[in-house]
Parts: sequence; structure tokens; C-alpha cells
Amino acid sequence: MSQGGKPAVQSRSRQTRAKLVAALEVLLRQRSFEDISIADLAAEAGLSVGTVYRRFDNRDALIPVIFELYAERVTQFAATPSGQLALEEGAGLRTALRQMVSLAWRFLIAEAHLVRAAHLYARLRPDLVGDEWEEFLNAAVASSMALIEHFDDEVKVSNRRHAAEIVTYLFNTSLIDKGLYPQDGPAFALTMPDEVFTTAMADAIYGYLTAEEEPVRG
Amino acid sequence: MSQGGKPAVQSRSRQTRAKLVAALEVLLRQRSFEDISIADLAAEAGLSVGTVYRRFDNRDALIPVIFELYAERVTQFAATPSGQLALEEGAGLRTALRQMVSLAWRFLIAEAHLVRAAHLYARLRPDLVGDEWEEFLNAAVASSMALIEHFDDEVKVSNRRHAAEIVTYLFNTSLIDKGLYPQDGPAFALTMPDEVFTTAMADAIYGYLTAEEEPVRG
Amino acid sequence: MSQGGKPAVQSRSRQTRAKLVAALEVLLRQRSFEDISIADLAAEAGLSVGTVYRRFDNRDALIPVIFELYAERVTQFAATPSGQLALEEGAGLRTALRQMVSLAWRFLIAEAHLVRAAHLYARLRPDLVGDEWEEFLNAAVASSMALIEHFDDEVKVSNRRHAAEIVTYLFNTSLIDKGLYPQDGPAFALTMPDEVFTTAMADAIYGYLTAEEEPVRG
Amino acid sequence: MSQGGKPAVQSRSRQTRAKLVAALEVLLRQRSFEDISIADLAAEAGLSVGTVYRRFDNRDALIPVIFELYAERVTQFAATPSGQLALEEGAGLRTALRQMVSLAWRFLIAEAHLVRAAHLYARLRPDLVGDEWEEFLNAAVASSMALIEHFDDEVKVSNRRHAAEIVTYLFNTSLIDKGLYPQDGPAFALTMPDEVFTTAMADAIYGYLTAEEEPVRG
DNA sequence: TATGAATGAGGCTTCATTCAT
DNA sequence: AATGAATGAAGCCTCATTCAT
Repeated sequence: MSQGGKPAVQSRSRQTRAKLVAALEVLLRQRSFEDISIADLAAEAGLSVGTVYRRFDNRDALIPVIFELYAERVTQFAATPSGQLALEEGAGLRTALRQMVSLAWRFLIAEAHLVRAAHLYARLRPDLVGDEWEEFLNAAVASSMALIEHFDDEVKVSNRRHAAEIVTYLFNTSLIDKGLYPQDGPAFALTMPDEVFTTAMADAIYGYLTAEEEPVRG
Repeated sequence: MSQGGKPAVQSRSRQTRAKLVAALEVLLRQRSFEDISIADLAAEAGLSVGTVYRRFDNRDALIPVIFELYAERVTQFAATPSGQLALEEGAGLRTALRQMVSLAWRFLIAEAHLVRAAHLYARLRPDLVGDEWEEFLNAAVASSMALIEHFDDEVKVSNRRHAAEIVTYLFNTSLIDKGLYPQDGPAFALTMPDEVFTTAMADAIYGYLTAEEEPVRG
Repeated sequence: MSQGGKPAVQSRSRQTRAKLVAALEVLLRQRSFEDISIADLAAEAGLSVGTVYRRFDNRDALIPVIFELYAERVTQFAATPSGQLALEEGAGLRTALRQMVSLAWRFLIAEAHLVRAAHLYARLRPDLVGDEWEEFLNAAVASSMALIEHFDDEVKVSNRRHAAEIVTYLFNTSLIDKGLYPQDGPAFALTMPDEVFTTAMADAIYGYLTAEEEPVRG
Repeated sequence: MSQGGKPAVQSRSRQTRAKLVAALEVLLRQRSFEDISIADLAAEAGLSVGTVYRRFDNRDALIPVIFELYAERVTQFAATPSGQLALEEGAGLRTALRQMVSLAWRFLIAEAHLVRAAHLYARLRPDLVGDEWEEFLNAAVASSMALIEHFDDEVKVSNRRHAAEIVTYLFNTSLIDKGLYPQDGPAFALTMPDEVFTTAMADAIYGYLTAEEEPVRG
């Protein structure tokens, strides 16, 4: 339905858009997108309501900005030294997974407001997500596949495609609840320190990949 | 802040409340709680707006009803034959986990509307969840603990308390995305049939519990 | 597009609707419908904005009210003694037409605000006029036809159907400009007293009906 | 209140104004003046919003342009061969009137967008019409007077001034409804072909002018 | 107690007009 | 002079909540 981030070619326009995007992020740190009105956004950006509408067709057109910000932060993070895997010579799959989960966890905590909003609106308004999202997921699956092939001898799951998809899925879902809502929902019952939790999640993935296969019994 | 399901002592009142709860569920099957107005609810229940406010202080007071319904369905399901584990003599941990995940999956699909709403509002409005929820989680952890102790020899995780919490967490989170939003979010990349997916989730839990421990390395 | 006068069954609702209709007429005496906001209407009716929307789906749904009022006034006028033709025995077509135009003129002046609005919105928003309008016109044509047949010997136009349509058309259009906009538009150049004008309009219709036919020449 | 077409002395300015006038006409062919925003106009003219405001004080100042265009087209039309009466030697008043109505009809159809807008705004915003309009009407009355005097022997209305005014009025009003809104309003009931209609209008004027006078009776 | 009409704050959006560049 | 970004008043509409009947 309502798409519509308007092109912002001129430099003044680009600045305005940047102000709005920055203001949106500030507000998303404070409260949910549902509770942010256009007037709030304009005020936070130091602009007027009409100016918001010069950049965005309507309220819905702001939702893709959430994903835009998310993608930007992922990219930034991946370019950072602390966003890199640091595998010693001869490190195994388990170590690799633990490091990867740990990286994902640090990102999640750092950008919780964006992950929360993205997670929510990917579900509430999938029509507004934008196509980059699909590419994002596909890239993640490909990357899981590379990991699996790199540790080919350790992995016992025979269908590698399935394995890559499952690994990606677990990476993207298992940390969310504890990372974003540690006091509410299923994470409430978790009493261990974060590092124990992330290690457990990595070990679950590891366990899945390395457990001897056993056929499904009706 | 706004609590307020009012006591419904009298029988007429109890009927009214029951009508509203039933109407809420009917509407939750059709659309999200956000999109259900008090007028909608009254109409669906065959009551007037004012009557809704006689039972519930305000709109927020309906949110605990979601959890109430959820808990009711879990209990019902657990009492059903198809809600029972059917372990053959000598069946192992892996088989048990697969059956349990399968049960959880069936419940999730059957009551998707309630699970979706409960999952959402446990995060959006944790203040409104109600205390039964905590008991619920504790019971789930206890049950996981029982499972672990029953298969004591297979489980390699030394801290049983942690293990039980992790198992509970994975049970409550890993199926959600694929079950509720199969086309959107991380589940979109999953191409396998449902049964392969649920088996994989069970195997992840199994793998976590049975992988040889390896200390965390800095 | 947007129809939607909501049914007002209850007596309180009917009163509210009546207040709104009355307020609309008061405001139409002061200014054009375009310049009347929902808030204006609510204030004039002594009600709130929300109450307007309880009776009418949206702003457009008020337009049929204009036609409703118009029809009501026509009916009232026709039931009044001063709304009756008073033809002496043996009076001819010309006299009848003059009396009829004079009646129409008095109505037009008395209800100028409604005629103006109806005339405007029949053209700007024909979709919102309502079907009664068509019946109204058909009845008017039938009535013209009766007139023509009553004075059959005086009328020279051979195609009686055409004649009736033209008479109706002239009745409905020729008085409008001078009646509603005497200072603006084509009526500005008219310097004669009203009675001379209305007589002239009647005579034009009379002249049309009674002039010897002469075939159209290419 | 708001007058304000600004003088455009310089040639660049005059070009700008011409572009805007042309753009306005293009847009008036598509939709009503109410639905044309300053931004629309600027875009259609290939200019910026600010430039529009350099030429016109405000939106209202565009309304006189409608009348300007209208007058221009009338003048153009009158200078065209097809805008001329072609009376044979000895042709009578009736023939002359029929030709004149036919000319007016052709103009009306050709410039419907301008006639519609002019007709509307002469009534909605008479203050903005501009003085040329009055001259225009006076010229039309003079021209009617010339016609009447030319066919002096056929005309029976004794007050020639009144007759000229009435003829002018009928010329300017009787074709409008069928020409501009054939499907809506009073014209809806007209089933005859256009030529029959225009002939009837001419005959009404003819009938008015030639019917034997009969004094008004109380 | 039940009803549903009434309220009005608050959110979205448009667009005539202004003004910095 | 021209540009087009920015402004903000004003209008539409919704819906949680209140209250007279």
C-alpha cells in the first residue's frame, strides 16, 4: 500500500532527511514506533510537521527507515574490529559458533531499540519491509552454508541446505527474547549470566549440527 | 497503572464477562488486538459499550484476558489425549524431545491467535501480564528439570538448573517465528516441511543437552 | 464513493440528527457548504464533533441532507395556500405560466440558500445527490406534460414530449441566476423589477410553446 | 480583499505569466479550480512555487485569469469565420436567433472548461471577477439591442431596453446547464438531440420577443 | 444494571504562504 | 529573480471514555 520515501536529491533535503532519521532513532530508544506521532518526530528533529511530509508520503513510509537504520548498523558493526571473528589456528566449529553468537549478542544489546522495532514491524507490516531484507536473509543463509562447509567434517546433518537454514533461523531468533525483553516473557526464567546464555545458544546450534543423525520416527 | 478486571461476583455479571472473553477471542482470530475497538468487542459480544466498561475499567484491562485465555488453552490441551507424550518403553531423550516439540507445535498452530497476542503483549505491556504467568514459567522450568533428571545419564550439561532454564526458553521461543509468521521475518528463509523444522528444533535442544561440555574460552 | 447517513432510529438520535440538519441550514444561510467545517456544524448544533460522525459517516454524507431539505421545503411550499395556482375560469396558458413562474420565483427567493447549495452540488457531486432527485425531475416533466395537454389547443410544438422537457428545463434554470446571484454574473445587467423579469421568463416559455413551428434549416 | 495580479513589465516576467496562464488552462481542462494547488500549477508551468507568488499575490489572484482567458477566447471565436453569423438575404429574426444560439453553443462546448470555471467563480467570488466583465455584459446588451432594432418590425416587446437585457440573459444562462452538465441537474431530463435543444432555446427567445404583449395581471 | 449517545483529545494529512539560499 | 524547502494553521476523522436515560 503506502510506500513513499521521497527522493531527497538536494543537499538541504538530504540534511532534513538525516535529521528525521536521527530523530526517529532517538525516539525509538525511548518508546515504540506506535507511540511516536508525526508531531513528536518533527519536534525531536527541530522541524515542522509539514516538513516530515515533504520527505515521507505518510506515517507508514517511516517504517522502512527502521530497516534502513538496522542494515546500516549491521554494516557498521561488521566493519568494526570488535565485529570480527578472531579464530585461532585450528579452532573448531564450536568455538566459531560461540564467537559468532557472542558478536550477534553484542550487536543486539547495542542496537536493541532498532532490533526491537525491526523485529516487530517485519511481522506487523511485512509489506513495508523492503526487498533488501530478503537479500539480507539470503546472504545470512549463504554465510551459514559457508560456515558449514568450512567445518564439513564436524557437521553430521546430511542435508546441508536445511542445516544452513536452521542455523540462520536460530541465529536470528534465539537471542531476541533474552536480549530485548530480559524481564518479560520466556527470558524471565533465565537466571544465568549473559555469557552462559550465549554459550548455551551456540552449543544448541553446535549440538544440532553435530549430533549423530537419527531418522524421524512416526 | 491501569489494572482493573472488576470482580464479577454475580452470575449475570459472570455471564457478561464470559461473553466478552469469548468475543475477544473471536476477534483475535480475525485481527490484532490493536485493531479491535471497544465498540467492536461490544458488538461481537452482543452487549453495549457501557457494559464493557462495567466489567473492565479500561481497554488495557482486557490484555490480561489474553493471558487468561492462553493459560486456559494450555491446560485444556494438556488434558487432551493428543496433548500427551506417548513414549514407548525404552525411548530415549531425543525421542522425548521430538514428541514434546511436536506437541508444542500443534498447540501453537491451533491457538496461533492467542499465542501471537500473548507473545506480543508480554513484550509491549509487561505490566499487564498478571502473576499467573510467572507461576506458569516456573512450572515449565520444573517440568524441564524433571525431564532432564529422568534422562540423567544422557545429559552432559553439568549445571542442571541452567539446563532446565535453557530448555524451557528454547521450547518457548524457537517455534514462535516459524509458527506465527512463516512468511515474514527469519522464518521466510526456511524451505523445509514443518516436520523437518520441528525435528531440527528438538535436535538442537537435544544437541545442547548431550554435547560434551567444553569450557568457555575467553 | 462515500455515502452514509446512518439510521437514526432512537428518539434521541433523531433529535440529534434534526439538530444537525437545522444547524446545517442555518450555516448554509451564511456561507457555502465548502466553508462549513464539521467543527462549525457541531458548534452551531451545540454538539461535539464526534456526535456528527455518529450520525454521518463523513463530510460527504451531509450533502444529501441539502437535497433532503430542499425536497422538504418544496413539499411544504406546495401545501401552502400561497403555493397554489389560482387560475380564474377561462384563464389561458400564458396566465397559467405566469402564475407558475411567479410561484417558483417566490420559492426560490424564500429558500435561496438551499436552492443555491442544491444547484451547486447537483453539479459538483452528482454521485451524492440521491435517487429522489431523478424522481423529482420526472415528476416535473410529467407535470409540464399535463399543463401542455390541458392547453392543448394553444400549444404549437408538435413533439409534446420535447416540449414538456424544455418547459421543465426552463422552469428549473431560467430563474436561478437572477434569483440567486442578482448582482453577479449575467443577472447583473438586468435592470427591471423582479415582476417584469418573471413575466418575461414566463413569456419566453409561452412564446416557445405557441410560436408557429418552422423547420430547422441547416 | 485579495486582489493582486502583479504588473509584469519585463519581458521575462511576461513570459512567466504566460506560462502560468497556459498551465492554468491545461489544468482547468482536467479538473476544477478548487482541485488545483499552487504546486500543481507551478509543476505544470515548469516553474517553482516561489515564482508563482512573484507573479500573483495569492491563490485568489488567479481567479481573474479565468475571466481573462474566457474573454480572450470569446474574442478569438468572434474573429473566426465559424464564429460569424451567415444570414441569407431576407432571413428573419428567428433564423438569426437560431444561428446565434448555435454559435454560442459551439463556443460553450469548445471552451467548456473555461465557461464552467467562469460561471462558478462569478458566483462564488464575485469580488474577484474584474471590471472587464461588466463591460463585456454591457457590450452584449448593446449587441442584443442592435439585433432587436434590426428586426424592429418583428419584435413586439415595447420596452426595448428590457427586451435586450432579457435576450442577453437568456443567451448567457439557458445553454449552460445542458452544455456543461448534461448528465446532472435539470439537463438530465432532456432526451432530445443537441440541435433540437438549441433550436428550442432560440425559439424561446424568439417567442418572447414576438408574442403579442399582454399586460401583467395581479 | 444496561444502554448507547455524546464527548473531545489527539493523530494524520494538506496546502497556501514564507523565506533562506 | 528564481528556487523549492520549510512552516503551521486548519480540516478530517477515530475511538477510549463518560454519562444521561
